[in-house]
Amino acid sequence: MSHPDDKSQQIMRHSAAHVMAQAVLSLFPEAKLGIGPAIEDGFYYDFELPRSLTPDDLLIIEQQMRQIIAADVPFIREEVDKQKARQIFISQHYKLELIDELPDERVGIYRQGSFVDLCRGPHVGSTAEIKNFKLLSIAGAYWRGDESQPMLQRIYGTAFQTSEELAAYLGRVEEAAKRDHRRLGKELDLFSIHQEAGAGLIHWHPKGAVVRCLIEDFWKEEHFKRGYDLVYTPHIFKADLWKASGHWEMYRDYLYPPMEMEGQEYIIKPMNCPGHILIYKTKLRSYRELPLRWAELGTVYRYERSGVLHGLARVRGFTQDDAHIFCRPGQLEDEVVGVLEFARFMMHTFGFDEYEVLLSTRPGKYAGTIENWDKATETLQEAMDRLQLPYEIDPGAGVFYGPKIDIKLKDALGRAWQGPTIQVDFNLPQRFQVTYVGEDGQEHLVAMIHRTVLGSMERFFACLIEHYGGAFPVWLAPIQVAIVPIADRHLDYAQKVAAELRAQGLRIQVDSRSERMNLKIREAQLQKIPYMIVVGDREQTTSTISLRLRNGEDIGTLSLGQFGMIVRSAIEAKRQN
RNA sequence: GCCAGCGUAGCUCAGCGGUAGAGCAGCGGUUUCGUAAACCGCCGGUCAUCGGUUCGAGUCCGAUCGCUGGCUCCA
Repeated sequence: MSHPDDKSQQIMRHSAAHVMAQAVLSLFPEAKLGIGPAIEDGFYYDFELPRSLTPDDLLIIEQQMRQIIAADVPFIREEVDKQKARQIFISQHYKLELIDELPDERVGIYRQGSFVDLCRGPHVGSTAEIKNFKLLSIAGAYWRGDESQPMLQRIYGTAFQTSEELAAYLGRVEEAAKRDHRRLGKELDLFSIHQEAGAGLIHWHPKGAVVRCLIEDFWKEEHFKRGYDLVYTPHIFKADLWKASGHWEMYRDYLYPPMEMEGQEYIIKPMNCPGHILIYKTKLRSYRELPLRWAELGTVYRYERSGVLHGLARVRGFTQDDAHIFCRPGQLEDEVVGVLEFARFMMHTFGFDEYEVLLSTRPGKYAGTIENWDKATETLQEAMDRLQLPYEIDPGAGVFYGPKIDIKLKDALGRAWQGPTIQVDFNLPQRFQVTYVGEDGQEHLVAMIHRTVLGSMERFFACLIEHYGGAFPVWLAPIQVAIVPIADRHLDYAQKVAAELRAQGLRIQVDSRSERMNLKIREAQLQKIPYMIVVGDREQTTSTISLRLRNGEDIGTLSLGQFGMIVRSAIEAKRQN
């Protein structure tokens, strides 16, 4: 979202970063400065410091910043030649590195008081223009984002034009934390992760499992509609197969180590594709039977580095909603269009109306020929153009075996996670000689697509939980109806109502505890159950129910028939209420 | 993997060198109640694990496991 204020806000945040650097330098004169840009929600600055910062340091730095701001120091721009710049930043080796790489002989510097920084600008006129800021967190960050470089200390902060905006932002962050899938996973009893079992390994509780099952059933149905077949492949393959596929060499860091059985090494699968290829190769394939679209909810295991694990969103064992399409090169574009439409349909069905589409192009290390890469990249672009799908290009971010299109979903805190992905593969057809017999009677290599339309069940569930804040639409809600008898004498009637609704295929919970109705409603509400049915003397004598929605709305008295219609229409339309 | 912070009852958290605490949940009672928390009582912890310092360690130090925020990575 572009705002007329965005530009000035960015400038102000960048200036705040400079003020922060000045404050840090006054507290640590020996500090070495990295870079300090404005970012989407604020700003940061990287420092090399004699000791680690603590949260208390942030308060002291903030205080120092307030003094600089109160002093109303003007920002002054100067242009100097590189020689002069090198003198100014003689004790700042990171800055010297930056100066060396600047293209022009003259470089911009900005001063405020005694502080000077290498900077293109622009900046606000004076430090006094920075009013509503807050330092947020400390983090480690490699110099230039390179693992082989020293790690600097990064301070994140944010700044806004008005105190209201700052308060609103901090409030939003707090609200977002309430939608965090890790928190809701516990509160709604959806899943758990256990130290005893291992990091990044998910245990789906009954309520989470129901949601997953519903997603999977829907997923299968939609695949059959679109001409896919289902396949199942094993969880472990011989190590030799992974050597043949190239994974052993390229992805060894992600593979769980081999286990030995009867003198053979086996590896738990990190991907499903080799299995599908083996099925393909069980007979000679004619061009007439292509495309073949084979889907599998395939559970894979990848040894992710410990620091990257994150709830359900980044795990070590997960189920991909995988499929491989084997087609003739000329069919590639239509197939890609088909997958894109499918993915778009899935996103829309699950309520994701905002997502990013990224086209990743050829990386430094790649398989296949440049011509093939260019052609496939073009095909992907044409497919997106045909659907008028706006996308951005992520240069060099393709996987080694081919270009890809990624669709990214955002979590509650605005972090983007890769969901659906469509990848063209030049490597495996070659390595495994995956061919078909063409019209000309000759063997040709197939064009192969790897794709998911959700991503993985785990990550998709994470995004789904956060997207709905745990209040799943009726068709997905683990419990659709909570029945609340007012007193124990209404239990029989409550059970009768429950039985009738269960017979209609609804997921019902009768709260039969000898508790007050208010408590039962509160808990059903906190569990985000879409419908609460209250039954007491009135309902019992008139054979009706009283309906309350999870948004607090009291619908009043209804017959069971009327209620059934409301629920069915919500389920069919996949609505919230 | 790297930097930093953190691991105390099922959950949320207090205690930070001197005999382990609260609320909620759970269990046992009492209450039978009209749209977001009735009341009383009880149970519950080798303070993540292992090792060290100390007369004495949730409390200090080290290692390991795990979590959190970043960085890097993400077929």
